[in-house]
Amino acid sequence: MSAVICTVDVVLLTLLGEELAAVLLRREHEPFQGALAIPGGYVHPQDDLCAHDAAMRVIKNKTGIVAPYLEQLATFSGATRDPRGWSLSVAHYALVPYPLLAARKDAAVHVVPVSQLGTLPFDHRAMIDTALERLRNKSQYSSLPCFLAGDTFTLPQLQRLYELLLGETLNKVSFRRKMSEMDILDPVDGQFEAAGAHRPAQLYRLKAAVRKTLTVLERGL
Amino acid sequence: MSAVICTVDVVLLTLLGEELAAVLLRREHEPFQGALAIPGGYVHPQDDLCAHDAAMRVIKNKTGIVAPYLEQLATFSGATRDPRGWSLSVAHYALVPYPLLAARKDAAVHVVPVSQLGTLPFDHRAMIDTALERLRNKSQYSSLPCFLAGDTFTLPQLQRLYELLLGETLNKVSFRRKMSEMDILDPVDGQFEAAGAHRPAQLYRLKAAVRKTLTVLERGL
DNA sequence: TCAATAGTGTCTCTAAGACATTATGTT
DNA sequence: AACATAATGTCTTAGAGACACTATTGA
Repeated sequence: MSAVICTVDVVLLTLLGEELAAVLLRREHEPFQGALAIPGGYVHPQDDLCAHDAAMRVIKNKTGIVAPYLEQLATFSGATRDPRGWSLSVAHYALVPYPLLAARKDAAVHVVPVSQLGTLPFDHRAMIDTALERLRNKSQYSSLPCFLAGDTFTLPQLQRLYELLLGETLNKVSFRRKMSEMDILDPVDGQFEAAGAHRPAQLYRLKAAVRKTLTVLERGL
Repeated sequence: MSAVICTVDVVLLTLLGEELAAVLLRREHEPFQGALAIPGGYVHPQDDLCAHDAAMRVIKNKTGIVAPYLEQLATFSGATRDPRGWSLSVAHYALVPYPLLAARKDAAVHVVPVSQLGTLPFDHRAMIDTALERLRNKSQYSSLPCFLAGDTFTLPQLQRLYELLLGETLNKVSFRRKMSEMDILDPVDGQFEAAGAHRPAQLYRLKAAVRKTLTVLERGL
């Protein structure tokens, strides 16, 4: 019953261009001082009401943002994952639209495409892999990807986002049927252009009532 | 950064007759000495390789069995869940066929139908509720319920088990199509009777290759 | 007017469920 | 033989995907 090192870690994911990316920070302290790692820190029993609050605090302190979506992922523990001794980390994952991150981003914050992650300290790689698996799984039957989209977006953009996450192309008609079935989008008056010589797409935003909720489909996709 | 109380708890579920039941133990120590609670205990950094091992040890020590299915559920933490102070418990859930439990069961082990749970200490009720939700959810698209069935079982029995977990009746033809699709069952030579004046049902057992794995369906149910 | 993508109508095909029929045991 | 449930064949229906056609912009 000797002391256990209790920490939280956060896999902070965002959409960078056409790729999923994770937020990494350069570690200020040992172990692995100077290495890039995902945000994390000790649980502060005197400050944190629970591990979820600890994760929110870590995100806020290290990146300056309040993540629109934050969920517990899994707890990683063991004698060998941290050179300091037997440790336990409650891993979380958060989804953030990139503009939110860019607005607050200082030099210490690195946004690295998940396809280009180098070697990471601790079991951070396993945490990221688990987060990606969870995200991809939930993308099959929920509105989760919407938390990666910006404030407003078009249906073609949203479909490309789902396709990116699921790694397969989707049927346009079916995709729109499903979005309509979820009933989470409000059209925004005024159209969308930028894309050039073709019909502009309707802009949508998440309905206020579901801005903080996850909507789930009965039969997926 | 003061010390955090680190524990594991296990929601041990079994099928008691036609009902889901949880294993409760009478607590030997304070807090809540004498109350019925789910099995749990401190993480032992010197003995346990990780929290999963701690959960296996707790099950083994307190009930004498090795659970065929054990999975991490979620971590419950906070300042108020344990009167001793800020604590963190990695909750797991395990599925056990009742005969395995009955063979080892001593007087301290109580198997209580989930519909008849009284007030439980800590946040054990929330853990059980979370475990039930997870079990019901995974029953929609996986072979998870098979871990509650005995060594051998018939398809009508298995269907009744799925229906119990899902809380709805299932189409017999569809159910059998899905089981066949999962390709996890081996017929056992020799039939099944007991049920009386009608055609006996074929006995099945889980294929050896799948005895420790979870098989997942593409499109659920 | 052409090119390009958005948006929608409609047909096809697959899969789930309903129903019916056959199979096989006990009484 | 009667009955009860197992097991399976087959039809119906619902939903997903393919395809095509219309809409709307800039060049």
